[in-house]
Amino acid sequence: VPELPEVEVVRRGLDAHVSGRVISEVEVLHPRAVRRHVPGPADFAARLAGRKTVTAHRRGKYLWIELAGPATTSGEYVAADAGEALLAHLGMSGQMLVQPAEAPDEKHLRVRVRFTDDGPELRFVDQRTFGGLALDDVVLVDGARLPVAVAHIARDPMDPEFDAEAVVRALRARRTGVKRALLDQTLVSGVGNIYADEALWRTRLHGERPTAGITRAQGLALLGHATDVMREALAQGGTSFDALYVNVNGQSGYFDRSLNAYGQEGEPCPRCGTPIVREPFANRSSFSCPRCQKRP
DNA sequence: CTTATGACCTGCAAGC
DNA sequence: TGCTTGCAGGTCATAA
Repeated sequence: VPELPEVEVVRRGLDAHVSGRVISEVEVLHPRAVRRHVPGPADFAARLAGRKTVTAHRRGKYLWIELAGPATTSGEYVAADAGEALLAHLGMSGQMLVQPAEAPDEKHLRVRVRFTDDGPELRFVDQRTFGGLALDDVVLVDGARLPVAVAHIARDPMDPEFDAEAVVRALRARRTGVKRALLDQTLVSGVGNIYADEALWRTRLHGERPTAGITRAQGLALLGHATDVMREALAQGGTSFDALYVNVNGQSGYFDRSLNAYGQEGEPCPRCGTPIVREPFANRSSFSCPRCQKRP
């Protein structure tokens, strides 16, 4: 469920259906799904059992559920100072599903989390296994509480402390194409291939335009459009072309109907009517209007 | 330090 | 019908 809006849809679902519950048992069905948890699958499962979930958070495309401190002998859950979190990244095909225990296992079910109540279980399903879960320490980074593995990820445009001016300054200091910069999660997070192409189309910029030649105004416009398009997508439940990208209830979003450039090869540009072209980009594809977005 | 490239996976659709 | 190729919304380690 990859880019920011889709991950945010999942975060909201987790907050609604998982927060405040106590984990009873964790089952790792595919070790690769917890490869980022260095001590291994057995440690991952053992240390999560008995922990209480607090709140679901997100930065860029990473999401995590903060955990209360371990229960004391009297059964109290104490908020830990530093704390730990159940960290998730969906990669290219990961799903977090809230399912009744009796629902049949999904073909690509990788991790199952059961709870002490009678409620539904949490399932991590991931066809391509680029995503994964980990139990990670939470630390303070630049005023934000983040899992260690997220410390290097820049603030995303939905973050109240996102500093667009600073991002544009950093962008202009780069020596690469503007699309590459937009996809660099250490510069600005949450933007992926779809919303990069959509933001570039709205700004009338070709992705290969050198960052050094981008004016401050163009940079701010680009970030503004990236923010707008992701907000609009979120309001429609995210973008999905197929059943691979769904919310915790397995439902797809509708933003694919609103795409102007991404995946629209051969379709007329909604602005000028020129057919949208597809070009190879970093083992993937870029979509743009050859008339509105002149190649440098 | 920055930047570019391939590796990591499975499954689907299109072309022969 | 089968086979091959290309493609998919991401990130990371490594090399230059």
